[in-house]
Amino acid sequence: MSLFLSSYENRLDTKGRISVPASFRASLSSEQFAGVVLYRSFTNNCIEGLTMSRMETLAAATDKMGVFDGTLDDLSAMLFADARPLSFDVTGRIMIPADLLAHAGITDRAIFVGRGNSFQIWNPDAFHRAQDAALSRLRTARPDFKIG
Amino acid sequence: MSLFLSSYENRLDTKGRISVPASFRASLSSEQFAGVVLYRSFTNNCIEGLTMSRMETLAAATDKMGVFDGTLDDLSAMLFADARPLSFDVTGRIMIPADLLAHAGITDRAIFVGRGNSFQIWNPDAFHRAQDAALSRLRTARPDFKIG
DNA sequence: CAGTAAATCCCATAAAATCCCATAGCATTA
DNA sequence: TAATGCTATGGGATTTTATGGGATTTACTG
Repeated sequence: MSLFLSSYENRLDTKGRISVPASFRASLSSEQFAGVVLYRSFTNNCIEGLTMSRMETLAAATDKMGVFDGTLDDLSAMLFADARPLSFDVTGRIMIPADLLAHAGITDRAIFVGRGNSFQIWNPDAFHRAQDAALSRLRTARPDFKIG
Repeated sequence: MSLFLSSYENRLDTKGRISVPASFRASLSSEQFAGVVLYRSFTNNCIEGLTMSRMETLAAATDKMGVFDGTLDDLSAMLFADARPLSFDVTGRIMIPADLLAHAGITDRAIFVGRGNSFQIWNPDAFHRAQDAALSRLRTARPDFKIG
């Protein structure tokens, strides 16, 4: 699977549909399931997005863990119960369920944010605030951090 | 992958396209993805350039870390969200997105600067100023630079 | 079952990105 | 010197993309 990179701000139309960025769809082109899996982020006011095959990888990973691990149990319970498979229409749009939109505070615009092997969907303003905060945390924690 | 070396100043045409130096393209010829990944430098007013395979290495590294690792979260948030995969056209040009150009103060000309395993894209004048400044810092500091 | 709301299919369109071809300059070679 | 090939650049033509909206189908509700 190719990576989810960059950020794309798109609009929700009057019917609540929104285009998944073409480059994200390209990252999904080899998938069996023509669509994405969304769930509410545990850590942010945003929506997490995965491919179906990655969802299956996660299921396999939780199987490997202990049956009596309480935290993990909570985690996978949340994840699988909350996950929504959404298939694309002909033009590559999805309809994001209302409770996910509410969780992320999205009304008329949303930004799709690449995260490598996954992606997120944010209210654009909230995302930019979170990015700014992340940058200052990084500068404080590791003033000389380098990539690669 | 062979190294990115030397500097090349090229023009942006009216459509915003610019040729990636042929020698840089040669350094990328063994890559799966025929193009580059650009993002805004965290430390300078310039654009950083990487290969896609380097991005994939980073994505694999983030997978190995815990889901709730804060610092890593910030770092990958910054990088994956900002990274733009740009593929070459037939003649080896790319279109640099407007926000990256703005970050680097590039309008009609840009200089591609080799950095070994990566490269940078600068406004030519800004680059030459930064080079001069770097040179005088080196003359003052005389850092102890060892090979191997 | 009927009536209503919601979802999906289908087509249209403007802007943007990409493809394709052409050319000028330079360097190398016969 | 003429021929060749590659590089950077220019611009017209085509395709893709995001978005809008009417029409049809599906799902829910009382």
